[in-house]
Amino acid sequence: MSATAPLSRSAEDYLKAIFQLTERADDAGTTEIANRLGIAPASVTGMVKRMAELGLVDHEPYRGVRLTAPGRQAALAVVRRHRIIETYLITKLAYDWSSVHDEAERLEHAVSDELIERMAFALGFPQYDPHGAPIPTRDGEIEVPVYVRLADVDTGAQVSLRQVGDDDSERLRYLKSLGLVPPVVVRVIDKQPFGGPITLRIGERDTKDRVIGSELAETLMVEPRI
Amino acid sequence: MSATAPLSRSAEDYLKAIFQLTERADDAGTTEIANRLGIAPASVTGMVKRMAELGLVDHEPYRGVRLTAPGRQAALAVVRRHRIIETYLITKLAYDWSSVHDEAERLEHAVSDELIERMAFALGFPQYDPHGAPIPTRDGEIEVPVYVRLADVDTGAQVSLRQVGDDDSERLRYLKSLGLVPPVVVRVIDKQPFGGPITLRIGERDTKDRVIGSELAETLMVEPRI
DNA sequence: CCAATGTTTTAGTCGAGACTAAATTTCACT
DNA sequence: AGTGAAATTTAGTCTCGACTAAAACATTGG
Repeated sequence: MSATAPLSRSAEDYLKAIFQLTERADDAGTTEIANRLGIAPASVTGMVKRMAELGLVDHEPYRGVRLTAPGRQAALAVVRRHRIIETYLITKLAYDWSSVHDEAERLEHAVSDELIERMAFALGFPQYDPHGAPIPTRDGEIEVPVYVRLADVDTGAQVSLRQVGDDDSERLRYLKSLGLVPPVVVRVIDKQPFGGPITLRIGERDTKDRVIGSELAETLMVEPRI
Repeated sequence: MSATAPLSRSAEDYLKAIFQLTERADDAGTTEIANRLGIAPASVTGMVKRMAELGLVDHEPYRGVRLTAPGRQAALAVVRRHRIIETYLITKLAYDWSSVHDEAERLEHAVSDELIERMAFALGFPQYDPHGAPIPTRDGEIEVPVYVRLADVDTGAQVSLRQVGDDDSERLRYLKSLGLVPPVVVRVIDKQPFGGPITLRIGERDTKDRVIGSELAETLMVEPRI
């Protein structure tokens, strides 16, 4: 039942999107999925139906979509491929971390398991990709570390930047220009209330403190320094 | 006119097939193309029509198909991608030369030009892939060396093996087991007439001469030793 | 408890790219 | 020149995965 026909590229994209949407929420709405994939909501309903036939998702009409166990496994395989590829391109082929996403997005549907394992081997079986995202293991385990948003850290605290989103190359370029690359250690120097900007210091003798908006700070996941 | 929409995977496969079929013959028949791609001849007619619309091929109904200049350029780009990928997988990821073909076949449609150039750079811009096939340059030049078939070499001659087909992994495994890997130098010890077997000696003190069938010898391209 | 609003599904369509069966063209040979 | 075989094209169908427009459902406010 599980050694089944290979999934289409589209189905893999759906799986990944649903996986990511249900990481926080309970289930994913069709419109959410549609937005993430850049297609019309009505198209999602049709595909979700086919995928429910295949036992990859549970679909409660009008209520939401969630992954079944096999669906989750398949999704994790795609996520693994994506993150191994990103790591490989950055460390072995000198890609910039702001530009790998699109390349990985295409390659993740074309590579074999063998190639992924060879890349993983060449990298020493990394557990995190360069954006700090955890890489699922070959047999579908993923360890989700508990981080906090930089926006929620108290003034004065020292934290280590652990994870940033990989999908917005503009933002990644900006972060890099500020030196905000995992696992950099920063201290929160100042925090203005009501969604105001946050002032950061990298190291202790940072000549020019960094000021970032709270919207950005909500997407930066950090770990408190003991 | 030339900075056109990206081609579909299928169209790229057609281009490559037509390119390879017209390397020797003048034009390619629809049945030939169909056989190479594993599809029905009738399906080829339809696709060829669409590609003629796009200016990629010339199609003389009932007579044959050949590439236009833009079609040839696009085909060479696909061939370049394929051969760079094969070379990369073998030299950087320890793939066996008998098993890379399928992987490259899928990847060639998914990689960006940037990735190909990064791979080529990492490899030192190779001119030949590990099967001895010439790699087209970035701007679509391909240098086709003149080799002769091992089957056509006179008894006693010493030749260097230059190129073998990359698409039959069984045959590649067999060739490797015989030590027949480019650019190995062999001497033709004996040649039976009427398509009989050919006896080869590798080096001068080969303890056990190799005997191969003439069908295989027709696919091995060699260069006479001066 | 009902109306407004937003979300989701249904219904019908489309293009790409494959298929089969039948019709057409070419070619080689008598 | 005519005929038969092989190659090719036409005609019609299918599936996948998208689309739009319209109908159905869910939810929230009054």
